[in-house]
Amino acid sequence: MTSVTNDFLNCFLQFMNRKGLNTTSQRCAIAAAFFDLPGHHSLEEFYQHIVRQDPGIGQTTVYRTLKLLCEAGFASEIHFSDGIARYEVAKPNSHHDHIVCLSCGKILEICNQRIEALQRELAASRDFTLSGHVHNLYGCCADCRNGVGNDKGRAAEPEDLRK
Amino acid sequence: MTSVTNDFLNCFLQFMNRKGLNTTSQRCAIAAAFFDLPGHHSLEEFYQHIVRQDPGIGQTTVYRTLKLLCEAGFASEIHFSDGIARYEVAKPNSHHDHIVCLSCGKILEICNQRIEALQRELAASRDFTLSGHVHNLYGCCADCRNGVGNDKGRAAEPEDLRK
DNA sequence: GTTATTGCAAACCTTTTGCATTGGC
DNA sequence: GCCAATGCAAAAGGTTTGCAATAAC
Repeated sequence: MTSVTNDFLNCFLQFMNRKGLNTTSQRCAIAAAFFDLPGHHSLEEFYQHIVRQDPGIGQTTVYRTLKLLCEAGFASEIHFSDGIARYEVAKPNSHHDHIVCLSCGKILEICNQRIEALQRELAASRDFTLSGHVHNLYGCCADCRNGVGNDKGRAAEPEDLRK
Repeated sequence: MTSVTNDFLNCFLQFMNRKGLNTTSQRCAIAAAFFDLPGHHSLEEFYQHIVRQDPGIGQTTVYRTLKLLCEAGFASEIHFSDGIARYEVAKPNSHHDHIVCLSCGKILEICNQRIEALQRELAASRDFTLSGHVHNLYGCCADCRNGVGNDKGRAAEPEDLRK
């Protein structure tokens, strides 16, 4: 476990204390795996990963703990175009923008201050108070375009977890 | 039916002819309703709207015709944060960007050439061939902020969209 | 001991498909 | 008449919930 994971985990423990929630071994294992696993994964993917090192755990608990992590502000639920919810670590200054390769499922993070500024402008011009945004670009990465891609078909299988 | 609807409908009839598909009364009724109904609606919403004026129609046919309209390039499937697919008329120069009010569900279209340009730049810098994008801003409209809103309670809970 | 949590199983909801019937051509 | 299209019903697949057993405190 990295020290960053450990820091996040401590914050989550504090959150549970503040809320009067029990700190169970399952919640700790799930949160640790969540913080330790980079990328954007579905409930099923997290469950498959966690159950490998902790076979007694239930999918429902993973589901509920991910929701809890969202509620605590440590996780964000994101939706790409396939309708499956994915979860990622909500870094304080992250902008949750992505480029998704529709051929191999690769997901890259993008961040552009000028776009952020234009978003704020647009929201202001419509008199909206902005609370969030989703910004995903879809296309084909260089590897897939050149036939180097691993044509797995989108939506990662369990093996993809460490991409 | 507006003349624009009629134009779209004719194009769709041509598409069906080209593809050798039968032009059935159901397909025409569904396509007409689709072109005539402004906004972004789910399968269920279209079905409810269409079945009102044509009670014999089946949800499956609405589903399949919407897919057909997508295939023909007349419709686009869009995903907001609640995981339900919505369909909208794919106008040739539309950019499919939206501002969504999380309180009343109001959806406004937005379009910004500078953001489009920045998207192309970003994709190029990652060596991606861009085929599409999703860009939605979430927040609270002026009406809802001032308590005038009609609190329909559409879509996502706050934690879905945390930024 | 009391109350929260777990995890199985089942419900739920949207999307998709199988198949016998209907209808366009 | 032939084959595509329809629509019922049910499957599929992800998400959510009820509840008895279990574990935290």
